Amino acid sequence: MANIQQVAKHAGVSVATVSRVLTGKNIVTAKTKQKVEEAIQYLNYEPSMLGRNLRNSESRIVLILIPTISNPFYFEIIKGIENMALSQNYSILLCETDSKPEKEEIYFDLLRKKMADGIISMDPAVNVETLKELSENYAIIQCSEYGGGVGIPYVTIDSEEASYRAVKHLIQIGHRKIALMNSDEKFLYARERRMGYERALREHGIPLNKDYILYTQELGFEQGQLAMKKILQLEDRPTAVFGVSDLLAIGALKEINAAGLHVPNDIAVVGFDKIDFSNMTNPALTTVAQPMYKMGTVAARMLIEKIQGKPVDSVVLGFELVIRESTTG
Amino acid sequence: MANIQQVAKHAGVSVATVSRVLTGKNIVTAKTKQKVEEAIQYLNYEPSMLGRNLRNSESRIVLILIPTISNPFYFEIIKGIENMALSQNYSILLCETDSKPEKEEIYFDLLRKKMADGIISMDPAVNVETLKELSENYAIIQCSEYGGGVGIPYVTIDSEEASYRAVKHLIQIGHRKIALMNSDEKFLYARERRMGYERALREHGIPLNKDYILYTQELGFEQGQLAMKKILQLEDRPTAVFGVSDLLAIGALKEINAAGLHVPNDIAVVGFDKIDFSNMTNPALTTVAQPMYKMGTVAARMLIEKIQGKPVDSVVLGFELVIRESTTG
DNA sequence: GATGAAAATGTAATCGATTTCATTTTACAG
DNA sequence: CTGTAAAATGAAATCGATTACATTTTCATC
Repeated sequence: MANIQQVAKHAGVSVATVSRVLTGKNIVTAKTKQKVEEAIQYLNYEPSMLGRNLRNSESRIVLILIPTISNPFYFEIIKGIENMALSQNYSILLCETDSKPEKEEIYFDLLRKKMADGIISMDPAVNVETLKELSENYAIIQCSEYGGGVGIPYVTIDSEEASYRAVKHLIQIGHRKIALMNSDEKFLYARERRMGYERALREHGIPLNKDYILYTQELGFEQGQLAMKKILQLEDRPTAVFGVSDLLAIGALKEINAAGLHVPNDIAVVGFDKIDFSNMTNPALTTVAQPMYKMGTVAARMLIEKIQGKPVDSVVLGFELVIRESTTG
Repeated sequence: MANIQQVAKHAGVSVATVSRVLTGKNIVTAKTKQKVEEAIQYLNYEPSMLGRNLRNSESRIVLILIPTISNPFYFEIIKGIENMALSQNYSILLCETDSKPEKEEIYFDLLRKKMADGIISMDPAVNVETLKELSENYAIIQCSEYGGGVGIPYVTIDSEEASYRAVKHLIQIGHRKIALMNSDEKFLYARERRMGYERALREHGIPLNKDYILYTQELGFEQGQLAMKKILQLEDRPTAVFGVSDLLAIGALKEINAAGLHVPNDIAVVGFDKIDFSNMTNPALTTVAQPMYKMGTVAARMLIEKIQGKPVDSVVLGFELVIRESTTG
C-alpha cells in the first residue's frame, strides 16, 4: 500500500527518480537504481495504475462488444484479441449487449468516461449511427460483423464467397433441393450469404425456390429447430440444409433426428463458424471455418494502432470449408 | 473532451459545485444546478473516471478468474455476476487463466496495481497460497470451485449430495454397473463427487469396482471421449456412466454412438452442470443443474460487500437433477 | 434593519503517478 | 586546478476529479 512518495523517501531520492526507474525510459545511475529497487522491495511497492492512468490519460482497457456470451462462435476471436491485447499491456472487458440499446449505452458510456481506450464491436445489431459518431473521437474497430460504408475499419471474411462454396459443395455431392436457414437480412452478412447461395444455384442451373429460404430472428439452437420444423413440413422436402450458423445447423440436426430421419442420408446439413461443438454432434457437422483466432489478433492490433493515432485499413481474411459427416456420411 | 474546470468556468461556479451536481450528494440550489447542467450539455462534458477513480482510490472493476472461456458452464454464472455488478456500477473483466500460473499472475498484478477492486475466482487450479495471501489485503470470493479451509468466503453447491442423487437416480432405474468419469482428485469437488458416488452405491449394497472409476485431466469433450473408449473396452461393461461435467458426458455420448451402441438402452449417461448444449445433443442429457445465475449474483454481492469492508459468510446453494432422454429414453 | 443559524458556495488539498524544466553532479580536456 | 559540456537528479506542474474546511449568502426572527 506504499506510494511513490514513500519509496522516494526511503531510497533518499526524488519521486522523479523513482518514476524513471519504474518506466525504465530515462537514464539513472546503476547505484541509485539499486537504491530505488531496494526500497521498492522493502516496502513491497506496486505502482498504482490509477495515478499512472490519470497522468497518461489512458485506461489501457479495451471493450469487446458481443451480442451474447452464449454463442461459442466468439470464443476463439476473443482469445485472439486477448492475447494480442495482453502482449501490449491492455486488458479486455467483455461486454454482452444482448443486442439491447440500453446495455450498449452502458458500454459506450464507459468509453466516453475514459474508462476504456477503444472498442472492438462484434455485435451485428449495434447502433451504427452512434458507433459512427463515437468513431470520430474514439478508437473503434468492427470485427466479423460490420455495417458497410460507415468508414469504420473492419476485419471480416468474404461471406458471399464462403456461402457460395458451402452451397457448391452440396451441389457437387448431388443435391439440388437445398434449403437456406438465414438470419434477418437487416444484417449485411445475411444479405451476402443469401447472394452466395443464389449464385451457386444459378451457376448450376438450379431454379430458386422461395420456400427453401427461411429467416430466423437469431442464430441460436431453438431458432434452428423451429426453422427445421417448417422445412420438414414442405411438400417437396429439401435434401440438404445450409444454416448460416452452427447453432442453427445443430438445431436442424436435432430436429431431423427427432423426425426419425437420417443425416446425411435423408438430409445433409452444413453449418457456419466451426464452433467447438460442431465436432461433438452426431454426426459431426460440415461447416465453414472462419479464421477466428487470427481475426481476433488482427482486430486487436488494428485497434491498438488506432488508439495510437495511426491510420488503419480494413482487412478481409480467408476461410475454409470443413467437410465432415453431416454431408458425407 | 471538456473537463470539470471548463464546466465550472462556463457555468460561472467553482469546480466543487460542479462536482456536487455530478455526484448529487450535496445540496445545490435549483438555479445553480440548472446553470451547471446547461454548461455540461453545452460542452458535451463527460466526467472522467480516471480522475474520479484516483481520487476515490477505486477502479470499479472486478476480475473473474476462469480456467477457460470455452466451457459454457461459466456462462450463466458470468451473466449473474455481470448483472449484479452492473447494477452497482462495477464492470467485470473476464480473465482466462488456462490454469497457468503465469496468466494467473497477470491478473493478480492487476489487483495489486489497483486496476481492479476484487476477484471472483472460479478457477479450481488457482494457486491457493497466493490467493490466501492476497485475500488479506484485497477482496476475494471463490465461486463454484473452492479450496477448503483457507478462510476465503465461497459460494457453491453440495457436490457430494448432488453426486449422490445423480447416482441414486441411475440405481433407481435399474442400473448396478455404474462408471464414474471424475476429475483429478487434487480438486476438492472431485473428491466430494466421488464420495457421493460411493455413498449411493454403498447404500444400495453395490460393491465398489475400481475399474469403473476413471480420472481425467480436464473436463472437456475430448477427455470424455478418451475415458469412454477405455470404459467400452472393459470386460464387464457398465450399463451407465456418470460424468462430473456435461462436456465429459457429451464426449461419452459421441463415443457410445460411434461404437454403434444406443443411449440409454445400452448405456445410460448422466452429466453435471446443465450447460445449454446438454439439451442439444442426441439424446438430450440427464444432468445436475447448478443454480448458476443465482450463484453469480450471490458471488457478486458478496464481493461488493467485501470491497466495502463488510464481513461476509460463505453460502451453499441448492441444486436440481434434470432427468432427460439419456437415462429414460 | 440587525442578528444569527443554516444553507450554499468557494478555496485549496488530495489521490499517485509522469514529465518539463531547472539545478546539481560528473567527467574530461586543457 | 579550472572550465565546460553532458549526465543525473530534483522541484514543481499536471492529469481530473472529490471533499474538508472556510467563507459567503440566505432568510426567519425580533
